Amino acid sequence: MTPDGPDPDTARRPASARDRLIATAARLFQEQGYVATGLNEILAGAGAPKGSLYHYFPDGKAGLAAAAIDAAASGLEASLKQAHSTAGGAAGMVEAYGEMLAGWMEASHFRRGCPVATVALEVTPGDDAAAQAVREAFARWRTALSEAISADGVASKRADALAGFTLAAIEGALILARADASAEPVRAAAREAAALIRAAKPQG
Amino acid sequence: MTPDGPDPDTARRPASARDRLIATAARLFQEQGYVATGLNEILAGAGAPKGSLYHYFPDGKAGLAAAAIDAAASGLEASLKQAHSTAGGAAGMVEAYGEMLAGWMEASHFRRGCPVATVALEVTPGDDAAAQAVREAFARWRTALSEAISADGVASKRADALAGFTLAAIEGALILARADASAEPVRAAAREAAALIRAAKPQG
Amino acid sequence: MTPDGPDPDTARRPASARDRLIATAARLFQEQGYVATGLNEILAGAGAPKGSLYHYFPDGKAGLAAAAIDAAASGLEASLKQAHSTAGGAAGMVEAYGEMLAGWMEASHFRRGCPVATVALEVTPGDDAAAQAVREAFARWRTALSEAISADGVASKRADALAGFTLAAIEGALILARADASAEPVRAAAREAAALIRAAKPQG
Amino acid sequence: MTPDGPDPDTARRPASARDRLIATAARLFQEQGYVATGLNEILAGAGAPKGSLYHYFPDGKAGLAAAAIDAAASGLEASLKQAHSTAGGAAGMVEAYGEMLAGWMEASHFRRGCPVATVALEVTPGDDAAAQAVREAFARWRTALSEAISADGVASKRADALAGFTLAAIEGALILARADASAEPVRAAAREAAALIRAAKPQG
DNA sequence: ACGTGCGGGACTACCCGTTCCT
DNA sequence: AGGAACGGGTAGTCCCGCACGT
Repeated sequence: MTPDGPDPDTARRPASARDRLIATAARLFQEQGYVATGLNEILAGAGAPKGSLYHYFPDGKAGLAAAAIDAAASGLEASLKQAHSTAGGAAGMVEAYGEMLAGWMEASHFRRGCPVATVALEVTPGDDAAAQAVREAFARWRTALSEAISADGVASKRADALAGFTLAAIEGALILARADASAEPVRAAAREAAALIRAAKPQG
Repeated sequence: MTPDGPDPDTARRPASARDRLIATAARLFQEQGYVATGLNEILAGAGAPKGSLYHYFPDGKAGLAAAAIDAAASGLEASLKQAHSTAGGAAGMVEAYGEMLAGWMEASHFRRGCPVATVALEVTPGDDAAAQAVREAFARWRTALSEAISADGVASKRADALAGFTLAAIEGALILARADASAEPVRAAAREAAALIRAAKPQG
Repeated sequence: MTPDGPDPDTARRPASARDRLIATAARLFQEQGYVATGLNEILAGAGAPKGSLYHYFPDGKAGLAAAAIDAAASGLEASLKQAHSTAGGAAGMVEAYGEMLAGWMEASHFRRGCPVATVALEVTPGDDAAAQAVREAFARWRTALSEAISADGVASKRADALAGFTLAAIEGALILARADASAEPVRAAAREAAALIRAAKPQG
Repeated sequence: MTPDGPDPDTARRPASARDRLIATAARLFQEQGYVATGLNEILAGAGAPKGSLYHYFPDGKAGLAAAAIDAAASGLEASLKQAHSTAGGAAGMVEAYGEMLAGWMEASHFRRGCPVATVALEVTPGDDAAAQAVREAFARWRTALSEAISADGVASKRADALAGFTLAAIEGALILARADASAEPVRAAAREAAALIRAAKPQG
């Protein structure tokens, strides 16, 4: 939802051209959306020549977007799992995660939201690699959330419903946060979702 | 979130050129996003010449988008209030509303989401009329939800928090629904939010 | 070449809408050229409604340009004749005139050149009212110069040649002055032309 | 002032796309002016694809104009120097040059004037690459004229003044020639300027 | 006579994502 | 991997009617 990794503009050289392209694309998609981000802009930001793009991503912009989304999904999934082990439970994980996202939004002055949501809204569903990557990203997050909630003892069906709801609430909150230039919706959404998860946990 | 009104392509003539432009823009923004929707496409869909657009919307695309968002916000706000009076309570209202949105998504084969969310993600916050319209649309919906929940006897502070959370969950669910080509996330989000509202209502 | 009259922006109201349109058009043509000056810009500068333009100038932009050129030609011709009577001879007149033009260019920070020259270069010769007005403006100036030189006792054929040469030199100097942001070419051209006229005058 | 080279429409293929763009732009600027000449028109005239323009001239129209002006300035400077060596003196050079320009104007039916003068009048001084190219073109011509006059034995200060005056007279004459559809002003201006140069030459 | 709202397209400079050839 | 070339697209603005109220 708000992955960063090392800023590709500051620490540019170490990573490969391919990785720099992915990181730059993800960042620009967050800030401006998928369609509004030009290939030239990505190329310039990554310091890569034009031919490289079609060498690494023969499917062009959609292929690069798919890779960027995959990378973002992996990063966020890892953050989620780390938050789980740190917090020791699904509810705490969601709270920690919301706090992290809220901090990221504030750090970017509410310019960087979820790189997946933008692509999701700007691409006609089902048509290309990017749309598929969007589906997979959401599915991975939902699964990760669901497993964490299940691990708390919640029945798997209920856990999955709560996971979907939590994901929706956070994604929606990121949009509201961007529009209002305030991280409050994200923190509030995480808090409410966490409360719901706690309430679903079998007592004792 | 998913407003329709009469399809501007089938019943074109009755409405004024201005209204046709707004309706067509809202529809195309829902389907393709803000940036991906070209002015020429809107013009063609509305059957209007280019001169009309800049006559009615001197600020160009941003002005048209602001008007489209305002119209969508008004439409949805009205639907919300109607659902409130029909359902007789905030929780029922949210459920009815979610059902309505879910139906709209299915009817459009999951192509039309919320016209406000796309603009929200594709426009740099604060830069133009469209961004402001986005803020206002979200604020109006949140207020309408909040007032309905308050009317159920929930303390206004808690009602406002629930309104924001409900709004976030529904917006997020619309994104997931679009990505997965399934209305289930929308129905589930409305159900969960309604349950939360019911739980917040003072007993007796 | 660099006519002004009262600035149409400062003393706007007294003149009629027609006169304000002419004055504004002349000024903008000087600064930006004929094609680059939009009708809307002229209308806005003159504070006139759109319908007025086609009421007063049924031929549209070309008709307005013709009127603006006529007005400028008249103004400059009058300045020339006044300079003649003040200076008491053709050479002195040219010098005084050059000094006036140089002062105007400096006052406008070298943005306002000859409103006729721009139209002359931007309009296909012979096609419309504006082109004709350009011819007439140059003819009037040449005649005025020629008569003044004749009055000094120079044979009319030689006077006419000197008039044409003087006109060319001043018009060219205005272009160089604009390009170099310096009034020196205008002063130099007037000086050289005046010397030539003095040399042509029969001694005694 | 009236450069030609091979007509880009008749002998199109040999030159590179970049050169064809420059030649076509210069020709169209001469005929219609800078602003009135559209990029599409240049592209069509040069037989170049649209993308090429911004490939060769990243600064767009202004960059192309600057290149066209540079090329025209070089061509004219070369013509001037050739006329100098042929005529054997500055005065003869100016006469030969004027005759050449007059012939060019007649050949083009008085449609093609100086490509530099149009840009000079239509561009706000100092704002972009084109304005700078205009300044340089005038400076190069003035220098070439000045050096030729100096070579005749005229003191350098006087030579420079005469060069500027000659340049102004010829530029102005090209405007008058275009407006009146007559090459006479050009021939007359060259004759008068040449006479002035001869008179400045030290006797013996 | 004079002004206005509304429309009507063509055109502008500019930039896009992509592909071909080296 | 690289960079030149490609052509269709962008938002925006142009100058100009036509029909309607003064």
